[in-house]
Amino acid sequence: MRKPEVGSSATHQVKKMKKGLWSPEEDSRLMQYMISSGQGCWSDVAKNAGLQRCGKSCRLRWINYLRPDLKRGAFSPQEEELIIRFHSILGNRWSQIAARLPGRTDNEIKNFWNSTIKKRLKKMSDTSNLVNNSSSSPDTSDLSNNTTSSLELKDIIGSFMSLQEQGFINPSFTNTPITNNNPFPAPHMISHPCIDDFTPYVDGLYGVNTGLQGELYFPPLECQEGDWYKADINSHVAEMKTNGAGNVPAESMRVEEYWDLDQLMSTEVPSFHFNFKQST
DNA sequence: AACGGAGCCAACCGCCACCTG
DNA sequence: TCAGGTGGCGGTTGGCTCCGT
Repeated sequence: MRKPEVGSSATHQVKKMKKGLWSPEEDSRLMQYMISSGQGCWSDVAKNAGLQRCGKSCRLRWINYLRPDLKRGAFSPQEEELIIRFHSILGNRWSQIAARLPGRTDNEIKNFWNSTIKKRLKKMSDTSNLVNNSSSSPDTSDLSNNTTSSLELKDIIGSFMSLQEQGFINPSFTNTPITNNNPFPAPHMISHPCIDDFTPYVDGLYGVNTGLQGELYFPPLECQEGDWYKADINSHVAEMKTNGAGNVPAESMRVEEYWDLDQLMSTEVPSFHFNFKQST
């Protein structure tokens, strides 16, 4: 525990910390301090740089805005595709996604996802509703800017509904139950509490295996980048069925087959080409 | 020109894990 | 062992900007 500062008191601690947007002067102070002194305890950084900010605020400002290695500007199509792929595997683990996108921050990626990509997924959902109301093929041209022609919505819908029937979709991930009128959660929303262990379907396609047959899994988070991973779904699914989804710790996984995350990410797959297996 | 809605994004909030005295 | 400080993270919010009417 850090010792309380000499002369500190309740009244001192209540001393008003500034909130809100950072002024150019504050940025300059923080930047200069970080360059000259480097990162230490953030509350000390705030104090020593003469900022009326809490340490947390300084840390956030530095990480998200002032850091010299930050990449500015819009996301490239390549970055965009990577984000989508990583998110399908990692879910909302923004910091882990950011760690794989040099120069990008978790906040940036989170904002990008919540504004741009979520909007697309909603469009996809709307499109799928159209599919259910007519037999004509949907226009999926907006799903991705390069490869979207092979989306098989009916298969996806069927698979999602099948998943739901089996209890493998956590209602907390979908605002409403999956029905013919609302059949289409985003792929990552299938992520019931076992999302860590669900993996994209990588043998040339991209999606989620809803057959739950045991061959597909995502490596545990504690694995290091470049490691080989392995896991087996069978025992896990059996446990899920016994205990109910949500009660199975990830540690219950049995290891059987390895995946390489980097290889997985670099796999040449057509974006948004889903090929779901039907449950048996 | 004024207004309102939508979208974007910087920053805050609350929680949690870890550390240290 | 415990209490309190700190850092890290994901979710959320509020304000600014843009755009259509």
